[in-house]
Amino acid sequence: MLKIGELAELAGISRDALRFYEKHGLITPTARTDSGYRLYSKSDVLRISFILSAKEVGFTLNEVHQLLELEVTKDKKSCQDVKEFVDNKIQVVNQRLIEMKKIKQSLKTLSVACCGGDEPATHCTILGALNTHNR
Amino acid sequence: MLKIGELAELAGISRDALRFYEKHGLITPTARTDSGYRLYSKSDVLRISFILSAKEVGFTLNEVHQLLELEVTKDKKSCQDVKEFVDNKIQVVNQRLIEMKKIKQSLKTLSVACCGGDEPATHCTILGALNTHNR
DNA sequence: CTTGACTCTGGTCTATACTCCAGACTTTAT
DNA sequence: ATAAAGTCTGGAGTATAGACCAGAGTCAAG
Repeated sequence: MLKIGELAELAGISRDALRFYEKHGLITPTARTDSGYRLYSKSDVLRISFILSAKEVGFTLNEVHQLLELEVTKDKKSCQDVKEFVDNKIQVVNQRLIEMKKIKQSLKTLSVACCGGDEPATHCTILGALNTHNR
Repeated sequence: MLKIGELAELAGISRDALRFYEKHGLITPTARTDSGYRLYSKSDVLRISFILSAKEVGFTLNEVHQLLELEVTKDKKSCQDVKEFVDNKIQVVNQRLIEMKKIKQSLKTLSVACCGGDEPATHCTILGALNTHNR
């Protein structure tokens, strides 16, 4: 079991952030010491890592919270509910993937092709590069 | 030329957001009417669309601002500067692409495989699904 | 057994990215 | 010609995601 400082270091975030996530219901330490110190288990580590991943790709803590609460039990109702929410998130992710690839391509053009390459200088801004690849 | 309300509608954002972007130096309307109304041109539309894309994939307005200011002239100094900044951004984007694909996979598992599929119910949470594909 | 590092709760403060007025002017439609 | 809709500037307010601080308790080492 890890104390808050140890988990914070492991995850690369601050203790305050961990307490903040807890306050907002994203994670609860598996246990506490008699003196009240938070103790985090292996699965807490996994949970934090998911939270950070989801955050990184643009979900708000609120959305991450909703994702963490999702649970498909075998009845149809739960499945339908989850499907709706999740399919929507997948669309969002797909859209972001597309945007991301476009921007990455533009960045590459800017970094490589424009540096002494034979691209006309008018293309050597991010908008120019973007434009180039949109056509 | 578009008035602010028209561009706002086209871009799917608010007029206030447009004025906010302007205040922070991300965009300046190509012209103003005699009475002071903002007028946006075609290239302003492109610029806004870039701003929104970049925002969507996780850049802050400040970073977007920096991206928009980038310009490779043909001398080596400018190229080196840009290369450094941009290559760093490319790494960030690559990392996000990876995280995004992982999460997308988990979402899909949750939406499809767990809905009446034969996955054990323990996998039918986002963390379970994530776990499944990490192994 | 005390000193330094760590943790607790509760509270205030900050940056980012807007949103929402207010009061005045402009444009458009009838 | 007048009302409704749109725009202007300036300023206040809001949500998100923490950072930072105070005062008190806890733990580990010398």
